[in-house]
Amino acid sequence: MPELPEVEHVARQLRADLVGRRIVRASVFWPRSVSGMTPDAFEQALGGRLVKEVGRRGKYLLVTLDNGQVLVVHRRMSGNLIFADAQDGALYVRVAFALDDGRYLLYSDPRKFGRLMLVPSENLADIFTHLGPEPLDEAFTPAVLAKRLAGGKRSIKATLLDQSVIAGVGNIYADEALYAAQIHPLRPADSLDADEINRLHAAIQSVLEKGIEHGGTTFGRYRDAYNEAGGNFDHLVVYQKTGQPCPRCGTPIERITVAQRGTHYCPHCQRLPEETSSPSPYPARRGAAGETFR
DNA sequence: CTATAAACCTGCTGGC
DNA sequence: TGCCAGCAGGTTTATA
Repeated sequence: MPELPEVEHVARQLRADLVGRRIVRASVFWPRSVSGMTPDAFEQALGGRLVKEVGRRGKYLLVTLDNGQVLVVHRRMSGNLIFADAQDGALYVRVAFALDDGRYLLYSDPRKFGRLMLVPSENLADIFTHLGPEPLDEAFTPAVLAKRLAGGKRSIKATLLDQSVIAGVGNIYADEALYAAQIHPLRPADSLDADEINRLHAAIQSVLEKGIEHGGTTFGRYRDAYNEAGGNFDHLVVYQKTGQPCPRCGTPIERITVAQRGTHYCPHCQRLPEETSSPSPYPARRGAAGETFR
């Protein structure tokens, strides 16, 4: 479920509302939601801890505690962290944290794929060795992206989903970024020219920033810390929009499978070299999508 | 390296 | 209405 924007949105909410709170008690209801230690040890280690700060790395949420330990949360496909007034204040609660103000922070996860772990802050770097750069950092420049894509034989879509190439991009924002940059998802990563890499770099940052701005993308079960859906779905152009007209040219959005993932794109605006000359029955409709032109 | 499939899990949707 | 196939925001591991 959550990609970088969804994790970042919740991280900001927790930074404002969880920092300074004390975890009175932790309760694990699904043992496999905790990794790296027994549920008992996890509950013992968290009980009584004060929350010092909240951060994010890629799709990982980081809650730093007053004993130098960091609660690391990866929500995978269906996990949510939700404030509630009761321990059973949400469905599918796998772990509950009772807070010192009477509320609960609930880890809800219907599919049980997500994982919580407790890591000493000095060991944090060790568990993130597989992660590539943060796409919204200033250090992430077009040159960095170019270097990361160089020599890559895989499709650009599969490459963007690889967390060791860029941290935090998932299926929604990969499709949206490739659409915005007008690059076909099956293009080999090392076949992009400098202009395409520049466009892709700008597109990645822009779709992620827009996602954060709108509180993340909800088309299924993603909810933020206050159990609210994100508003970004209405701002998506291709993801889960199969059959709907491309706002740029009117061609219906198509869905294919790339790297075992549903992949959405405009066959007219995002073409493979072999089909650059194939005509589209849909005439360009400049200005049709709210673009300004005179 | 790359590519593919399977595994981990449950729920929802669409077609018949 | 009911059942079944297919699909879902992710990652890891095994196999070719």
